Amino acid sequence: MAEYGTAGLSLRGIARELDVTAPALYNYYARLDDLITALIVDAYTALAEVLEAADAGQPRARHADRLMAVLLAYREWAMAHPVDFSLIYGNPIPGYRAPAEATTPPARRGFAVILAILAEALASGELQPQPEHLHQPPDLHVRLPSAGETQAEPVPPAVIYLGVMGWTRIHGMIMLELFNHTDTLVDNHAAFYRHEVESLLRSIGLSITGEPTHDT
Amino acid sequence: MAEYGTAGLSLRGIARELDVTAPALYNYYARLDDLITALIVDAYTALAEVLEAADAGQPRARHADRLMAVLLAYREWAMAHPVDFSLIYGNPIPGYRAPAEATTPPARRGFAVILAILAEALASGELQPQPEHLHQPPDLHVRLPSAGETQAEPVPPAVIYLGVMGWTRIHGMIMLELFNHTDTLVDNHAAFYRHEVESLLRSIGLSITGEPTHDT
DNA sequence: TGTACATCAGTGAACGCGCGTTCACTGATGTAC
DNA sequence: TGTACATCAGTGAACGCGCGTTCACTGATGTAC
Repeated sequence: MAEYGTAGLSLRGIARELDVTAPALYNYYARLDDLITALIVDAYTALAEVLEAADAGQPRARHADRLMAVLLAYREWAMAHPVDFSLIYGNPIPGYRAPAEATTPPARRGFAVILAILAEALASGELQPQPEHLHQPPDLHVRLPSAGETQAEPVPPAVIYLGVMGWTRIHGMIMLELFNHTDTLVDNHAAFYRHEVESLLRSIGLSITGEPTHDT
Repeated sequence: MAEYGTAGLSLRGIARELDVTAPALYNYYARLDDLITALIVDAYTALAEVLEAADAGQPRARHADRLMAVLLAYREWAMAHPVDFSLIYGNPIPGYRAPAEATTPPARRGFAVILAILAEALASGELQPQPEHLHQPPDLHVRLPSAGETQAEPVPPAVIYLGVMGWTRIHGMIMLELFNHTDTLVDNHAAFYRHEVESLLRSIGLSITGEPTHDT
């Protein structure tokens, strides 16, 4: 259930990819919207699992290496699965409205990997954000919604802020690369991305110690 | 020729918005692709003009204020024209392939505004990038293509690198806000954006002196 | 001032296509006795 | 082991719809004499 055209997303197109006729899909999903929701949930989940695996591949105490591995895996997943990534983070689909109760948990799961590492790094004292990162302007209010789910211990505001900051930074590079807006400006996107992520980690007091694990 | 649905882009839909029948459009564009190209060129041009106007509204010598005004205008244009912004920077349109010779010049025009300010700031000595920004890794090769057009004086590599870096940073925030991925994480997107841009400018040695011009 | 004609933006009907969705059906598989 | 029946994933035909595109046409406007 992986490869179909581009964002030319259609029930019949998906059925074609599965070597099945279109009505057969109605045995599994009552409406097209349900199918799309399932694809979105699958994509979020696949991405989150890749991030968790990247994190798990690094020693627990090396917070910078863990973050580096996770952020590199994020980009690589996006480049390897452009359709799924577009489905999640690209244009909204014209007639479709995502049911928040279905898509929010798997979406949050990937972000939680980043937050967990930041929280551990902060607790260990390795993470040393600049003063400007710690006292946010009073009207900023970056926060996690009180979704009360498995939010065992509360996440410190500085961690949430740094998580959102880091996420927005890498997201811009990935979106521009994915949709070919920087290919006349940047020769080696992987190197540029790694350079920027290193700069990001350094700016919050973390420094890489491990070997590069990915480079293409 | 502004508002039509979302990305449900269609010749008939556009004709409907213009209060005209679909075949009438064929008096102006031979194919749907030509219409799309025209819309893309218009969008790039409108964005570039907004950026140029924002720049022109600040004193020439205040490079930080000029950059701030331009980057705020960038976000505001995106939020005010989500369809046009998606058309330019969102998912590629399924059957459509943009002719580079038509879309590249207006696309580059907006980016040139940022580059020009950075170049002047560097020449004046106000811009003081960190050492890490000046000597890029040898495999990075951020550069402008030798498009020989009106590229009067060559742009220093540090300026190009800082331009791409800044662009990717603001782009991530805008895309995530525009497609509603951060609205449970960030309360005041305008304030968050401004805060991040200030942080970006500060990190390259520029500091704002002017009054805030936009705040919503 | 008045008639004849060219220009041309826009209309309305029609086409073939792929779409989402329905419906009666087929045919393989599993269970009951 | 053998027959009868229920289950159910998948099929094929059909529908109504909006799409891009074509084509002959209308009708207002402008120019020539």
